[in-house]
Amino acid sequence: MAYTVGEVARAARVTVRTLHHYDEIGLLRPSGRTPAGYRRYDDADLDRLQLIRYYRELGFPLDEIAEILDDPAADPAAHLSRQHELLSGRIGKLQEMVAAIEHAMEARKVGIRLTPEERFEVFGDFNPDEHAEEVERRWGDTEAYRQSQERTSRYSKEDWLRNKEVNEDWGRRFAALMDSGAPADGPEAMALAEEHRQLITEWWYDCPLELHTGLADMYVADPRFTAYFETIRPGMAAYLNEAIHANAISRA
Amino acid sequence: MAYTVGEVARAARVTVRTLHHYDEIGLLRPSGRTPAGYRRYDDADLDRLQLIRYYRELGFPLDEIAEILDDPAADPAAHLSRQHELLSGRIGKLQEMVAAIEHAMEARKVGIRLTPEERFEVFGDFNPDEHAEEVERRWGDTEAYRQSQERTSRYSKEDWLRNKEVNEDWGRRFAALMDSGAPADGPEAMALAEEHRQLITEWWYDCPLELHTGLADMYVADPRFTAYFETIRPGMAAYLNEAIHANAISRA
DNA sequence: ACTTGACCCTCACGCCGCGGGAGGCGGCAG
DNA sequence: CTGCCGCCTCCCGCGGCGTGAGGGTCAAGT
Repeated sequence: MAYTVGEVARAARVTVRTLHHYDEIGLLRPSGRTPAGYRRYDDADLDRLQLIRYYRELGFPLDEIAEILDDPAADPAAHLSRQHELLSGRIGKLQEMVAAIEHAMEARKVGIRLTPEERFEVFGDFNPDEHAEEVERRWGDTEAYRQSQERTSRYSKEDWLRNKEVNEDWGRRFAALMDSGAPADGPEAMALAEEHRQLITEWWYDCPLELHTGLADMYVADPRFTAYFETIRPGMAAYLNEAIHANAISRA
Repeated sequence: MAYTVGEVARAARVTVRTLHHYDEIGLLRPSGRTPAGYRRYDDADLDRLQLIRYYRELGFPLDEIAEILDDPAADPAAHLSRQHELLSGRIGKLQEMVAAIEHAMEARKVGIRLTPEERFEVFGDFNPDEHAEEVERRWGDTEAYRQSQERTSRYSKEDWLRNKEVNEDWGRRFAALMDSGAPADGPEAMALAEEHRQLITEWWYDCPLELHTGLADMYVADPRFTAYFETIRPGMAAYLNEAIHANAISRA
């Protein structure tokens, strides 16, 4: 039996355009043409189309479908499990987005407008949920981490807001210093570096000079920290790194 | 403070091309240009960019972001909840795909190759999970539905395979009849229509003539049923409908 | 003053999976 | 012979950029 595009399209619940497309890319060529150039599909074509639609339902891209169907060495099981992972990953990302939206809606209800920093920290490369595991891997067995966990767990919403505010204030003054052209190892820069150390000690954990220089190195070594400071002011990560080192040397 | 594209790109962790794109579509125009034509971004531009990236993380398309940011009457809360629904819908679809993949992998393990019919019924418009609710809404309080439920619940895998086989056999003979050019109200068509009714009675539920004609009408009225028959043979739904009616009249 | 190399600019095509339309021919019924 | 439907082949459009090509600009080093 031979069928026209329209018949095939109705049967498989796809559009004629889709069949044209499959023909164009060589995924499903009709087995023949009439003298007038009309596409003629036979039963084998229909079978193949059904397989194609099946894999499409499973989310496979067309080129992979072609591979699965045409390459006798291709292992459908391997493709399936790869596709399974891929889809699971997509679901995970979407679920994070949904969680973030819920967070944003919740914040609006409570009446807090998210500050730029918060938006960045929550949804940017500083996503705390995603970050938390790694922080624990890297710092979980340190005293600083323990202290930080203990103190911050008792912080109220007001505490967090004050924290944010003093941080932003420091950030603004640091940025202004950079704009002024002052050297990173000058006295004003060192003073702000020292203030940064005190802020950490006050809000998070005891931060002696050597821990502070360790942090400073991480600010330039870890792109996620770098990016955080770069959004405050381009070049800030390197500038702050130098200021912290200068401050530590002068106080040693 | 003024920044170049490159600086802004590094700070916001996007590519220069992305900023060019935002400029092109008017989503984020730099506040100025140098005499040489270089883009110059200021702090307000950075703030806007951060908002843009924030909404992008939440999955908003660029034109909607523009709307949210530029239209003072736009309600971010409404956008958020709409977006929430949209993402939830996408998650649902992906989860269906994942379930289908798992089904397919399971079937491969057990060693059953899915037949075309099964692929179609499971993942096409005849998706049983999706379909089951509607079937129950429409037919749940009928005797036929009760019988069907009771009988099929006791079917073994072998029963199902035999069922599939006799159905396919009937389908092949019916398709061959159509190919032969026999009229839909001729004796052979009526005989196969009657056989169809007997098959239903044998495998599913008692199917008297009036119920059979009701089914026949549904085959042409409900596109999902129509599609099922159309994949066996284009035009089959209408042909079968006529044959069933002819058979019912002759036996009344 | 010149060169180098990093940066910037503007096109402009490519991706994926089709949707949709223009402009024109083929086939079949009345 | 006239409709009308269905078929054909282009070809643009979508979203959000990636990735060049082919060239100007800027600051630093020689």
